[in-house]
Amino acid sequence: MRDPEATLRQHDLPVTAQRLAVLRAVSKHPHATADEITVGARALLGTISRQSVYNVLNVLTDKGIIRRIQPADSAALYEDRIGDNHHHLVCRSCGKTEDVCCAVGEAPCLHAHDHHGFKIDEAEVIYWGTCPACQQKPRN
Amino acid sequence: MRDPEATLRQHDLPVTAQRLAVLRAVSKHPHATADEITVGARALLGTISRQSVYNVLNVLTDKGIIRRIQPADSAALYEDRIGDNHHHLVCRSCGKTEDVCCAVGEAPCLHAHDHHGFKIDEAEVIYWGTCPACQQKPRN
DNA sequence: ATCCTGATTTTGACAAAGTCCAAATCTTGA
DNA sequence: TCAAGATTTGGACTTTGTCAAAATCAGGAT
Repeated sequence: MRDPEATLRQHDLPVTAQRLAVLRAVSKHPHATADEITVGARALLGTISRQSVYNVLNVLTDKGIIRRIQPADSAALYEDRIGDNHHHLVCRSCGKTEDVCCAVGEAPCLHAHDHHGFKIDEAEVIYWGTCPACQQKPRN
Repeated sequence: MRDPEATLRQHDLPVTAQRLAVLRAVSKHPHATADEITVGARALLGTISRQSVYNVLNVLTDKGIIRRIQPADSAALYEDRIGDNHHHLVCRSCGKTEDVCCAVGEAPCLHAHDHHGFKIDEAEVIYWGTCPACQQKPRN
């Protein structure tokens, strides 16, 4: 994120210390949970309430400034990187999450036909698998 | 589901009234939450504990008899229809969920390259949008 | 048909993630 | 600098799901 303060102003959001801290924490820790972001924001700000972190994350997500992804069996994760149509690779065993570029550029399967009368605005793809570290661990 | 009892036996699972009821409830209500399935199972069985519904859903999911999908902002949904590589279309506004066949048959983007050393076993696609009914409602 | 053993079910407590609400505080524009 | 409206805070609460121990049941052996 280039300039968090400018970003907030561009979206008509009052600039507060809490918003700046959360925004910087998200930038710094991609794929972090709300709890992890709280820790990151406190490191920058000293103190911030749990509720404020949620408030800010919700506002930023609504405005499209950050993106929320929500893999099964995990709390929501937030990331900075938006608008480039990338997807995610999640380890079933430990939850480790990586970015993946869409395998086929324009991504034909991401433009679903207008099924069932829905107006589609996004296609979310999650690849499930096992990360290198977990492949070596004994199976439970 | 053709024959719930046979299905259980095929997977070496003891046949219990609870399992049959949950399996039938899932069949009858595609994309239902655990709570909705509990209601459905009770309609068939009279009484079943909340925990048993979770136990059964977990066992059936582990065995691959049913599939769990977990859209953001919603409890997990369960469905009967497996093994045909279909995906889901979810309304952001009301949560209504529909099946969609994969837009491009073999689905090139579903076979991600072996990124980051992960061993990929499934690609999950969720199309987000607005359902016909919600398109007509006034925006909040 | 009955019994034994291990699996399943039940109950109730508990945990994680997030929301709701009202009071206090802060930002912004005038 | 001030007022008005937005944001932040703290605490209670909700939802979704898991854990653990005791009670019960299913299925194979007798």
